[in-house]
Amino acid sequence: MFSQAEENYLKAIYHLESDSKEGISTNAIAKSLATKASSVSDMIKKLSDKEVVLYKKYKGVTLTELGEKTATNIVRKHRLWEVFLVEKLNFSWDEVHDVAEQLEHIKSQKLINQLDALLGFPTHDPHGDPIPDKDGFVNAIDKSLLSTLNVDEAGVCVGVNDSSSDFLQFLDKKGITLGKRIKVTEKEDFDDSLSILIDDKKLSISNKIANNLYIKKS
Amino acid sequence: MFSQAEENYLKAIYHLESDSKEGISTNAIAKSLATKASSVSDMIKKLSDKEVVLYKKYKGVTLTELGEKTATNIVRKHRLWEVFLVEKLNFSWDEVHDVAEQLEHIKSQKLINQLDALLGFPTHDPHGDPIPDKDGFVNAIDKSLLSTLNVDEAGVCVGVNDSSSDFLQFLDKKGITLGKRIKVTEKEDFDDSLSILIDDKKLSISNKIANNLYIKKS
DNA sequence: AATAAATTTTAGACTTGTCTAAAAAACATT
DNA sequence: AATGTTTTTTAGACAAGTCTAAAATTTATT
Repeated sequence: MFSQAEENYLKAIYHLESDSKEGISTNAIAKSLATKASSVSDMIKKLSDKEVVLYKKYKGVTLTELGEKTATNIVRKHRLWEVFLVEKLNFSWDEVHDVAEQLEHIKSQKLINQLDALLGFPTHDPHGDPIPDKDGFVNAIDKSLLSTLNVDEAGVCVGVNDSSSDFLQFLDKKGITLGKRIKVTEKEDFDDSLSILIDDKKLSISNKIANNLYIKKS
Repeated sequence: MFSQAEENYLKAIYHLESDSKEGISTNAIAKSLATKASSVSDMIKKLSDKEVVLYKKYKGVTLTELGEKTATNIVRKHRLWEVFLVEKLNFSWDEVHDVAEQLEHIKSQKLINQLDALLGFPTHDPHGDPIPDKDGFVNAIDKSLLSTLNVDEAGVCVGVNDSSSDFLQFLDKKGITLGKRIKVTEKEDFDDSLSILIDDKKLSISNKIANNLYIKKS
């Protein structure tokens, strides 16, 4: 059994691994958990003793199979709870993260299986992120950052790279939601901003936005 | 904001107060939380500093208005979650306690209000205990322990005094559920056991059972 | 009222998880 | 290869919450 702190470390390492595929540095974990490198060093030793991470001093850390299974299970719980909050409790997609962050630590296998069923076995959370199945299998869809599309390419908005409520509220304000079709009409070289077509309306999108919006090309 | 440990103490004191109406002793709290009296002493000092309990050394403890409001809110959350588990996730009434014990500490006012709405603003949890409203008001119904009924008196089963899964499973096995009509047909003097009529079937009920089953007389 | 018994509090220690400051190792640069 | 910079680890401290053992207080009993 893992404490909430341990679970948060495992989840952080899991997310960092999916970006980098290298050993994860102490500093990277510290930054992602808003804590200090010294705290991370301490915790990593404990996780290593519990055989959920592989660790050589100064050499970074990787999840073991057990660690990855544990981490995907936490991610599964987080994302199922997010779906629950949006679908059943009328939360908006920018309100769910902090509550799901708490709910993901509730320990009950039956609870999560029944919740899954209640929600109709969803495959993606409200931000478009895939929900791992019971065995930890993640069905990743083929998606590209909006910033990688060329002029005249188009696709459907399928996810976000930044789940902060600021970003999500910004998207709401612009009328950008998952499922919407987006076409790139112009690209500015000097600031990498885009002109896009959405709902037959023309929008100007900064590079920062385009770097945080996932599109399934069509 | 209160820690989980603090919340558990407040809840324990709240439940003990509803039984005794006297200042609650350190020992009683320790017993109900399965901890040691010395730990209780320490925690009570902290709760007293936070002005949720009144405390004079060696004189026991009582909740302040703020303390009681905080405690009823935790009880409200606990009982709403129990209803959710039974009504939406197909838990049985003997499975909900431990999970609700975790869920009651989730911090989100919106979550609990929306959950209340999803469940149709229930007034009682699966064990027949009343659910405090948003303002902490508890609508207690008029109920009596089965053991206090006289021969030929009857009523409807409306609650249990013991929510342990052992007891609840025993009731299931005997076909005793909330809403069932029970009539006392005999009382044995030497062991205080009862003969009752339920679903037109005759059952023998020990005093221990009769002391943990609430009836609304009719 | 004095003594015994039970309860409650204090003192000191331990665990978990965090921090700061300093030391050690790795990396980068000339 | 030597030096400086960054990263990582260690050492020591702290807060929350718990424990055991001992001291203080209250309650019960003679």
